[in-house]
Amino acid sequence: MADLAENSAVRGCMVIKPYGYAIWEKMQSELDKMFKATGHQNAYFPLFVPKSLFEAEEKNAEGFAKECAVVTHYRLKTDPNDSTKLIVDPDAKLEEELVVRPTSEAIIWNTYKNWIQSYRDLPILVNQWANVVRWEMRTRLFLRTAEFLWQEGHTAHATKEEALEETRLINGLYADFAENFMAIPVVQGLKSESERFAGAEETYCIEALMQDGKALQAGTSHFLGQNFAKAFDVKFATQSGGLEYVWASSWGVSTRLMGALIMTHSDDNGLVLPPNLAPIQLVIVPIYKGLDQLEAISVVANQIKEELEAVGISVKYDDRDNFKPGYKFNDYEMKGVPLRIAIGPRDMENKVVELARRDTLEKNSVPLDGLTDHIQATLAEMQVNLFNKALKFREDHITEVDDFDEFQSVLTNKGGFISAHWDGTSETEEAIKKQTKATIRCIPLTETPNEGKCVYSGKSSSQRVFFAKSY
RNA sequence: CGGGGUGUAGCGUAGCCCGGUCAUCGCGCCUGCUUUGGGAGCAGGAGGUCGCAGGUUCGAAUCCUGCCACCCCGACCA
Repeated sequence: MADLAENSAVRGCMVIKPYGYAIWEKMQSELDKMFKATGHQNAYFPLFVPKSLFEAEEKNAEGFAKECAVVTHYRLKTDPNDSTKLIVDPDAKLEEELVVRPTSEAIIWNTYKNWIQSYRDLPILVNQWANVVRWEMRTRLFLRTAEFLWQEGHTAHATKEEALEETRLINGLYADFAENFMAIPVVQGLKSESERFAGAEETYCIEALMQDGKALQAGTSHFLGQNFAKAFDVKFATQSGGLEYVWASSWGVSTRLMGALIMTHSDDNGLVLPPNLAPIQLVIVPIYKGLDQLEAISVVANQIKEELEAVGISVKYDDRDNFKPGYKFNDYEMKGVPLRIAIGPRDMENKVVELARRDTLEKNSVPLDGLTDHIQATLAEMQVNLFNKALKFREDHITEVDDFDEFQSVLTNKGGFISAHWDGTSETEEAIKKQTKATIRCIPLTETPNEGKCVYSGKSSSQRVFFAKSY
């Protein structure tokens, strides 16, 4: 973790270090590819949202009001009582306060109003990479910071069906990304009404399970209905000559995914990175006595490096003389580098290298001949292995429960997702939350309807939902 | 905003009750030599407004008052 980010001098905000940011960049670039492949484009909207615009969609405003940073002044001046200090100039008060975006629906829909007149202007499929600010009471690195980086997609459609389809498409895309790129298994589902995004008709989500048994919302995709179109008066002329409100979706994933990555794969030796996300996929550590030996090893090491880089593997050759091999081994393990090659005199003689895997911590002697193929195959295998390992943990931590005492005991003793019947009311949901701190993480899409009795109220229920304690 | 706690070198800390060669130790950093197959050893060295501001005292890291910051537990949340 210390290699990735640290708390900053600013309350609740974090500094993402170069090594951590390199991982974020990999995630960005892959997601960006996926968005573009599904017809989306990037754009950028302002950081500041005039308060009146922010107010326009009531539910959205209400939902975020408690955590908004607000700009009220636009100038500082020297303190007349202390020339070394600056004070906010009371004469520079803004006519209208500016809200630092906690999310951009308001400013974007205010803009879309001008972009949309006809059905021919639709759909609008726009994404932005940005920072947002949510002034949380308590923050935690990567999981809940006052400022965080994310992407937010905001789409406009002519029909409800199309907007819904978009919402589901993106949720599926997020699940695909989490599982196949980050090796994090996720449950796709729908949020209950109380957990739904403020201003949404329906919120789809992907929920991941961390190693401590707590759930983490890893991404959300919202069907916004016509709420924002009505709030910002965005209508379009239909093909048949009518005038209708636009249908909308919005969706996002954030640097919280970095938190998910860390808490899904890490072990006692530090980070474990899936090969797809590792800034360094393989490190080469020379083992030598004297600089002559180092030189001879370096020839081989650099040759290996070149060959691997030629097939797109990122390699670091660490020939620093001021650290011993043991130190380097541990250092790269903590950093989560997937593969490590050690080359010493013995290996040189036998034309082999020692190859160590971060996921299993296995070490093997591998011949130089055919090394590149072997490494490519190993990296691919590790990517799958990490996913399967996390999937097994997740599957082992989904417990079907039909009795509230058992519900409580599973929650305290085992953790994970509890699959239980729920009567569908927010009263029951709230009561369970109060007593157990567990919330409905989602109504899984995969769950087939089956009749049962609510684990809490005993009233009839048509399907199981997933409860868990969450971050 | 409620309840608890902590501020001493880049990081982690001892000292505080009981004021006076007390600014301690470890990691890290710098120099040199020896090392290098799992976090190196020895020798030398640099680095501190003891959170900030007052007060008590001959004398304050230590006692008193005020302030600030951070952490943990709650309420809130991607």
